[in-house]
Amino acid sequence: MRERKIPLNLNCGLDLAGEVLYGKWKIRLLWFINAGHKRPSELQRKIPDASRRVLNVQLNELEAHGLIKKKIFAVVPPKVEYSLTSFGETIIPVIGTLGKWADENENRLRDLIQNINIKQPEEN
Amino acid sequence: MRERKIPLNLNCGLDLAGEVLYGKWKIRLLWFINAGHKRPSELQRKIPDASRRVLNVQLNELEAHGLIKKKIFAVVPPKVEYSLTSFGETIIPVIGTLGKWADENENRLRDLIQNINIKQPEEN
DNA sequence: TCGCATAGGGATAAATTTATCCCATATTGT
DNA sequence: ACAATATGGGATAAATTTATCCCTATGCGA
Repeated sequence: MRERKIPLNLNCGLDLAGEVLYGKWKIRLLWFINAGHKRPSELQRKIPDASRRVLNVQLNELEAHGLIKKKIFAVVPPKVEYSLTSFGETIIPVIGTLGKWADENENRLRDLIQNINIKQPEEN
Repeated sequence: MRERKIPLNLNCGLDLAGEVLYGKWKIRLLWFINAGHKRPSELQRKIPDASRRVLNVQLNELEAHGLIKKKIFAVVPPKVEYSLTSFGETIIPVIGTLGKWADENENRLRDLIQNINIKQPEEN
């Protein structure tokens, strides 16, 4: 990884959580791996908006952070399977909670995000 | 806000959640506001690693996304108080879950993050 | 023999996010 | 007079993250 010019802030727990979960696709990757989509090509199909490259990068980071592990099969064409480590499994309920919140508020969120700069939301 | 060149991905709930929660300090801001630290200067003292500027920017975004509201008192020196909207309150348990996870795994996380590129963690 | 599937990663450009610096307001205390 | 307090935001630089492009490898099927 690149030499970091600005040191990470790792003061409180939330900093640490941020460090392993930030990344445009990481949460989704964990979620899908947990749901049984183990191969890179499957994940790519599940997340078509991400390029192959970024998924690799983020999978590598998740692996380096000990949330997922990688099994390489010595076959051709190549076959790789990711799975959660036992540590990685502990984060799944957290993601579940977040997803549940997002789903329950999907319409509202979509509205707020889309209408920024068009109108101020009523306070409440 | 700046014109965005690459459109946001807002397919699933998690994308939406990401859109309002991403930002280096947003989660902490929500947490502290909920804990009763309402004034910008208080928040700044609570999060000394962030510059005043960024906190303002992120507070503005949280407000635009309808998670917090701002009350300005017409006094000098200026006084401002933020508080959660009722919608903002609904995200607090989610942050709580994340924080709890992070605290429970603090040592492990700290270890993993610090030792990247020094050794590969044992699988498990 | 070409094309496809599968996986991985270097190099570099572009986009986005953060950081830094600076200025403004108006009152109270030194 | 001058510093400090409190809040806010413009302008611009720097850092970081994503996106793009391209190249590698090896069998299988058309």
